[in-house]
Amino acid sequence: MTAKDTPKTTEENGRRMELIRAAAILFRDQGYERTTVRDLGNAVGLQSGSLFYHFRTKEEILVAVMALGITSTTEQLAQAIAQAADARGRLAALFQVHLNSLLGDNQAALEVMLYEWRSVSEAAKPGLIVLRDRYEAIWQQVLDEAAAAGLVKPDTRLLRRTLLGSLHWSVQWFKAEGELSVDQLAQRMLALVLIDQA
Amino acid sequence: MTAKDTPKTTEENGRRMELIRAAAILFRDQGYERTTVRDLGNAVGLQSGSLFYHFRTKEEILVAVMALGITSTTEQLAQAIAQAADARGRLAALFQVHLNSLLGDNQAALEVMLYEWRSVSEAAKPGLIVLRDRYEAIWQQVLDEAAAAGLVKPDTRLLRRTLLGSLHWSVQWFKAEGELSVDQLAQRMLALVLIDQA
DNA sequence: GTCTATAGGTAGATAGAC
DNA sequence: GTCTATCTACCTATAGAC
Repeated sequence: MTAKDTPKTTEENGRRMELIRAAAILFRDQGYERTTVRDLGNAVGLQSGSLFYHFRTKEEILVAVMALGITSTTEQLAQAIAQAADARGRLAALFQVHLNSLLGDNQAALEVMLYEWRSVSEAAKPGLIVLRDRYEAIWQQVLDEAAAAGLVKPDTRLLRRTLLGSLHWSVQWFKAEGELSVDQLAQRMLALVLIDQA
Repeated sequence: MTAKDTPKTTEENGRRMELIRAAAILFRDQGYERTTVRDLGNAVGLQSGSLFYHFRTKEEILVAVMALGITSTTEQLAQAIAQAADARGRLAALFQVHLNSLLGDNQAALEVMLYEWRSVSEAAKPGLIVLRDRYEAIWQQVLDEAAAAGLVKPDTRLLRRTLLGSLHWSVQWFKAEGELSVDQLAQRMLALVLIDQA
């Protein structure tokens, strides 16, 4: 047991966080099942056996990656929304934050959350679902407000689902070297969903 | 070697096709890596060793599943489009066919194509990409026509990508037992993308 | 905390009988 | 075509030294 008992997603344990970040990249690139504990050890300069001092199982690493991905995105979104001036600005923040989290240089973790769900044991799912629901609740709130302001169509529950699908899928085709920046992509995706004003 | 040399996606080899269909369901439910050749054998009443009479490797089965998913969806789409009366009808067919293929009782194969891409070897990817591009080319054509008719916004390349993402994501939340049928969902998704006529 | 060594299990694929 | 038997390889996780 180290200094503290609460292994939050924050700093405190540098080694642990280093491992989570390395795992995020490996899981995204190779998939969870194809990534061995030896791969994970190599990535941080440890022998495979040493990993099990920090995590009880390989799956615990996966869950930690996912939790990091969704919570850090949620935090960024909450912050961006708090700073936005109006409904339109809050709507734009949905796209801007989500895409930067997904496509930016910081996060492979969110992508793992999207594509490795099947590898999560039933026991670990509820905890992650709570985090995901919290994130989607923010989306719902902002979309409802935008619909009330006449910015988007009123079918906001389906809208939320289709938009999240659109954004998630962007990892499959977006190229960082392409002509479009992440922020530009966010703007154009926003434009597609806005109701044209007469 | 059996009767014919051309192992097309069509009938001809009943056993082979039976295996592909069973594999599609297992790969979708458990993931490709977690599905063992013993699982596959069980599903069709064969010992694991016997599979390798029909397929050289496990990956060959994965590729066959994906090829079936995308080609059969493409065929259905082409047919629906040929029968549609106008641009609006062809636009509706995109949603209707894709969702039925993805969520209907016939196909787990298309879902495997979407979620197991990382497990495909580099050698096998080009052949599948050709099939995927053929499908997306039809989409592009129909969307361009719809944009010209003023039905949807003119940013059709991005529109194609966002719509496909929206549709793909539906497998994550759509429940067959829910209040919404697949065809109703297709209609409401179409409504979200249509430009409101004054 | 990290190492070495390895237990214990299962994976994909092959060989040869039938 | 399918079976049985099995090879070889590699996996996650543990034990005990340092």
